[in-house]
Amino acid sequence: MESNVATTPEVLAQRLANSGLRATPQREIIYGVLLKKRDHPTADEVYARVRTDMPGISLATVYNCLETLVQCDLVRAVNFERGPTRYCPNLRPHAHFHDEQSGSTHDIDLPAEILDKVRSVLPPGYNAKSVEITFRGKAADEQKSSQP
Amino acid sequence: MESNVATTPEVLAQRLANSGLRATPQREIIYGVLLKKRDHPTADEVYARVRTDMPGISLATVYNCLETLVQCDLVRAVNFERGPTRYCPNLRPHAHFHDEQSGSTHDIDLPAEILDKVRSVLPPGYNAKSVEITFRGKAADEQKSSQP
DNA sequence: AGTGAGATTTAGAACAATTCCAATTATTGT
DNA sequence: ACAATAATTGGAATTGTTCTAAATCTCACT
Repeated sequence: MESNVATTPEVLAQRLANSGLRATPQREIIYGVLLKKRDHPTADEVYARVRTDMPGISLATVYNCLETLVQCDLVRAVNFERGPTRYCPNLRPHAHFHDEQSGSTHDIDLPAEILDKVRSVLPPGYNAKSVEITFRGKAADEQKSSQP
Repeated sequence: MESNVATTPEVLAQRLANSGLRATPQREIIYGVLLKKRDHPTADEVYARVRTDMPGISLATVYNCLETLVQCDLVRAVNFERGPTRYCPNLRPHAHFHDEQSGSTHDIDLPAEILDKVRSVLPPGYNAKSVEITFRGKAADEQKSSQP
């Protein structure tokens, strides 16, 4: 019953096919990159990572493929104010905590119970397809990276 | 005790002064525009509205003033995915409902109780300065505008 | 294996929103 | 009145993304 996550190229291919799309090396590598390091990279960052494996890929393709993965519901696009869009392969309902110090983003799982509570603030007639919750602040005890 | 909303130029001036800033005609008019029609206009839209009163104003100034008002906590900047930033003079805690059909945005008041519940999903160590909640979907019974 | 329709990728141009810059123009305190 | 500081301005520059048209690939069918 855990058909929500495509952890293998085969499952990815299946998911794409469901939407009438093809599995291509570019799409596979990009999806792989997102799964490998789940730090909510931007398109540019994905581009940089993908290029180590596939030096000839173009930035336009990275944008195209990311968009495709979002369309197939394999990836979520996340925006923080005016910054570049970030991409996230975590499909479970979750909020984002944006650490202003480090700029990093953490997934916070959202129990269905809380989601229901939040939806309950909507007056009748408001039909929400999606809810997005973003925290902004400081996460204590960040594993300090070695950059001075 | 309702010192949170500057409904008059004087109160605006006071709020600006608190941050060591001056009240200027541009700032007053822009803030007035936001109060007058609370439909979450973009900078461009604010620019257009302000120009009817002050034709010589520059777009750069509109951006500057909006940023200033945000800094003084008189206005909230709101972002929906990649769209232009929108501005909102409603300072009470509220979520936004973004109607995908009409593109319009509605404020949804957030009871403190709900906000607390939402904050409660944060693991210890996560210190959120702000929480943003955005709904996306279809609001029934939208007063249909006359565009065909 | 060959062919054609359609999907995909690509490089680069174009675009939208915003910020930056350096030069004026106001405003304030002395 | 005058210097110091703040604010505004037009235009150039930047950023992130989308568009475009051409090249390439893939698949189904012969």
